[in-house]
Amino acid sequence: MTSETDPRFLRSREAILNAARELLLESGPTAVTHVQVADRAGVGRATVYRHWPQAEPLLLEAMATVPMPFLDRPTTPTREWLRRELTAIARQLELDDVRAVSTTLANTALWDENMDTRRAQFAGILADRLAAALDDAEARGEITLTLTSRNAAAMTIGPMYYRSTIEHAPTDSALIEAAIAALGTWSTD
Amino acid sequence: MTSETDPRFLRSREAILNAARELLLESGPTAVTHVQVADRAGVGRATVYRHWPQAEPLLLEAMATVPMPFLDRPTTPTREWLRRELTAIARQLELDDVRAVSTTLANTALWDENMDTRRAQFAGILADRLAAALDDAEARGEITLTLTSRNAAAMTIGPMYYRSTIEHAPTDSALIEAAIAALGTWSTD
DNA sequence: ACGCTGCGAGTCAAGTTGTCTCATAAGATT
DNA sequence: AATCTTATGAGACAACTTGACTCGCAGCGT
Repeated sequence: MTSETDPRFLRSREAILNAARELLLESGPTAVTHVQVADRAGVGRATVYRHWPQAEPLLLEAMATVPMPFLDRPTTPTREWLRRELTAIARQLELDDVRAVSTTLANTALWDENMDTRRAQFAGILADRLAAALDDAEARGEITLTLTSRNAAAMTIGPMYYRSTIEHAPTDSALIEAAIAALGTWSTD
Repeated sequence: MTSETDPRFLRSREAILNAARELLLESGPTAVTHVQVADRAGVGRATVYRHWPQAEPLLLEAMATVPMPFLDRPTTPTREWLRRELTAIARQLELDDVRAVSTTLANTALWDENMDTRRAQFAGILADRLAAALDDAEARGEITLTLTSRNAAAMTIGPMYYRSTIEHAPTDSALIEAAIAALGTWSTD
């Protein structure tokens, strides 16, 4: 029986990850220490060290357990799809855990290489998917882009992200509509 | 002689603040501890405790020593002013220390009340100034706003902030132009 | 029932934290 | 120049934290 299938091992692992995530959400990344995680998880301190000798990879994995907003596979009309997806992201950004994970990512990525890799991955997925969807939409004649499609993620998600993390207020639909309109000229106005 | 005018007191204070700021920029907010600050400042550990018994208010003051991007008093034509100001902010957001301070602010504000107050202040100033400038511009007939002026900060600074902190790339002028255009219909197109 | 292995509890040295004391010297006051 | 004031550095100190290790136990697959 290898470690990875031992139910005791998996049970501890889950308890530790849950405790780490809860601590992150309640008290921030600095609260994710071996002692606090062990207490919260109802697990021996040595067990936490056995699973994650370093606290930082644990934080990274705990953050990965929080469902982050992504863009679903595009459907047509693209404008409706975009409106739906951006609204979903706006709603997600109002959740404490999503805010906690994204600001922790943006912050710690400045000094931690692994966090930076995760940040780049996250940013890349959003930018890629949106760019691809918009390029397709343009090819289909749904929109004439004013911006290069690589600017689309910043233009649409940026305002909502700023609203959520800096202004700490919900995004209204007018902001979403303005962002969508800013991408280019939609054919079916 | 009161403490606040004693040159020895002021010298220590400055050395401590500088050391704290350097540590924040080089290694993140968790590096701002009494010991590390004392070492870096060339000051006794007890002195740091005397000036700031808690590490967090020290971090807060150290962050305040970093010049953050703000909007200058508006001039006409408003569109030119806005272009100039947003370009300046975009350039500021490429500086490591501005990124460090803003992401640290956004992150720690979620769990620290003093940080949250500072965040709200910062967000408020930007939103207020921009809203006032745009309301004036609309009154003068320079623009017909599509968005409420309270959405303007998120719409313009948001994309640059996202570009800088999540995508970790410089803002190009096309993004700034698109954001400006998204605010409404400018009369002198 | 047996053997394996992850676990909790506990021990330990090394390091950290926050507090306090004291001699010193920088700076104000005359 | 002499004197008083007070911030400082060095260091002592107890309480606590960190990371590594040991060992008996019990959950689990065979």
